[in-house]
Amino acid sequence: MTRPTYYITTPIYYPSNRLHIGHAYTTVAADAVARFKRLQGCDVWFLTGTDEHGRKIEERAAQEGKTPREFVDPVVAGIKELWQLLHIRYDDFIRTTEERHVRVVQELFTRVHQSGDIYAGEYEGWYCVGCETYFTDTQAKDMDGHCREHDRPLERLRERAYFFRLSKYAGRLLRHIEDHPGFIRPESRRNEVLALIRGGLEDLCVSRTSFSWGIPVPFDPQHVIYVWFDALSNYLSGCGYLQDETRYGKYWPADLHLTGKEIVRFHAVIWPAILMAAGLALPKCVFGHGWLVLEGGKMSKTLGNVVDPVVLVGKYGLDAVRYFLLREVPFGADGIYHEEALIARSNADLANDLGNLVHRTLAMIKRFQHGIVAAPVRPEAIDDQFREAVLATPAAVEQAVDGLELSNALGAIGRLVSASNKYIDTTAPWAHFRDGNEGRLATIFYHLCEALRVVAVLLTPFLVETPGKIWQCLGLAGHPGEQGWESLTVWGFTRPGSRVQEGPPLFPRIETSRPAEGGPPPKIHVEPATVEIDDFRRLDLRIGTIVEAQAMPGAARLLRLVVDVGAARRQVVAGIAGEYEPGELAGRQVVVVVNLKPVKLRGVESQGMILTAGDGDRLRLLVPDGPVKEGSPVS
RNA sequence: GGCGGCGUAGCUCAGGUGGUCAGAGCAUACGGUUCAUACCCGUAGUGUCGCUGGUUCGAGUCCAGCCGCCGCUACCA
Repeated sequence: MTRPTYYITTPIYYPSNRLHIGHAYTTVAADAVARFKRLQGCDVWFLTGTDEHGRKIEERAAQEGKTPREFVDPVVAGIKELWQLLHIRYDDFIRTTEERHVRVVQELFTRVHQSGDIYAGEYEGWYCVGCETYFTDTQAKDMDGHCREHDRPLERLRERAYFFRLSKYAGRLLRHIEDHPGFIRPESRRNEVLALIRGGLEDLCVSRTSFSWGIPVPFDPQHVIYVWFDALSNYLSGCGYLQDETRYGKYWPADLHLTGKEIVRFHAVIWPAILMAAGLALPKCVFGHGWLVLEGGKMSKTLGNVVDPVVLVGKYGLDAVRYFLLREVPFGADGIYHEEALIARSNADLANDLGNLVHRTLAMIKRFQHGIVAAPVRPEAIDDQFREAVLATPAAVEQAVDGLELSNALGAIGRLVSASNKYIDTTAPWAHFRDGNEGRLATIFYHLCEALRVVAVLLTPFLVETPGKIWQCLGLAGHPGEQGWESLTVWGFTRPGSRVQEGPPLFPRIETSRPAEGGPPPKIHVEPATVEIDDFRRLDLRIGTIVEAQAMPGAARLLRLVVDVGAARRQVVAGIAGEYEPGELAGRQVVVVVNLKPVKLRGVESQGMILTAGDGDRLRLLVPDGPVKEGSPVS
């Protein structure tokens, strides 16, 4: 009999920065699902990895005077360490720079090219050599065919590039999504994708010549294969495609691509279209989960309010963090992260309910029964009821996990924990101890041990340390993760006569020393993103004097300013119309970023940026404290 | 500005297709218990279900408008 297989993936992460709690969220969730499927006896392949090519890596490496490879290796090592810290049990870790992956990408690209769905096209537009960018016809017209920044005429350039016939697959894609309601989940994401496709798909440019850190197009090595083919196909190379046909045959198509909601469209539109073009089977499900949002704003690398999972684990312990991630937010929806909530969850669910349940049970067995679990005798109605609650729990958890409602899965386990606490209260073992009713005591504690046994096994996909501890406390042999699903469906695994072992509390309460009521919430511990002084020096900030200010027709928030910055006059479009009248601005000095790449705003070129400070309500110009000569540098 | 979503107890949120849908957990108060990590068990709540109209015998649940948030996007460079 062959076991069912289950192939689950996370996105591959871009190693240009350290990973934050958001990445951990996706990966911990995938790990939990993978562990659950293993518990159910599935033959699981859990893949994660890193997406290492592209311009950004190339630039970051250059900044540090390294080759891309030299830059990326230590970052990837750090990512692997993080997964180790979080006990992520992946089966394979794919790096897009690996030979096995390069081969797959080139083969896939060639194959789709040969079938005619990749064609050499031309990207044509007005090009400025200085900017290294193309401008559209209308942009070029607005600029009078001349780049102000570099003071040179735009050139009509054509560049060869390869395009993927994405448009051709719109119909098939639509049909597939309609015929397979579970293909994109949750449903809100599915609807978004449907709307996107119905809005029309354009062919996709799948090669670049503007950077070289990537996989060369095999039949045209001047070109580098762009991220779509490069990154998404890791799901194939990571399960043996073109290298281990047995493994590939076993696991592909993937059962679940777990992704953040922001990249669902790539996984649900581009990726399936590529697979169709290559004649390969489509994954069964793409699930886009929501985000963990920081209280008061989005987690953002540039804001530096990134929560470092390493710090959290050090402070609260791995299981508390994993529990919080999986329990706090309904998977699929966005959730707000704050450390207070983590503490509250840990104290209420883990310390008070679960930890205390284990502790009080063991203490009583030790005190009332010399630490020995005795054989039950004549269960009463209350015991039967409790037994049924215990045996019903695995199915509830299974149903939740199958629907990827991980929070509900933990909720179901939590309900069993509560039921156990209540069972203790209603059966009142201490009373039977006083009465010397040993049969009753034996029955009650046997039932409790069975409940804890089931809880321990059911927790193994979610928590990594606690289940083993409970197991040990119960005096059971082996590890709960090895018990198999069948062990959950039968009553009576606990052997009468086994000796329990009392240990320290599973989850000590986290004491918060915050003022009684209405105090400020504890500070979120964030690791500020630091920059080098050189990063700052890359900005050319100058003092300028506004010589002209005009409202812009049709643009409520924008003003067109002409600013004297010493060497020249700059036209700057600034979003301050709601705060300042054009008339009050002439003659005022401001701080201007003069080496900012020019950009068209509402058809008008902006050649810099005026610095302002805003608290959300008001926006004020940053001005020098006294007159300064135009063009003076700001440092 | 456009598109999408949301606004339900102090907090976080559940509430297919309109009629026990006014709920859960946490927090709070009170009671119980004493095996236990000041824990557990029970009870009690409070809510104009954002506002205003409308459809209906009847609307958190449908429609319109408004207000306020959020996301994406656009004119935040």
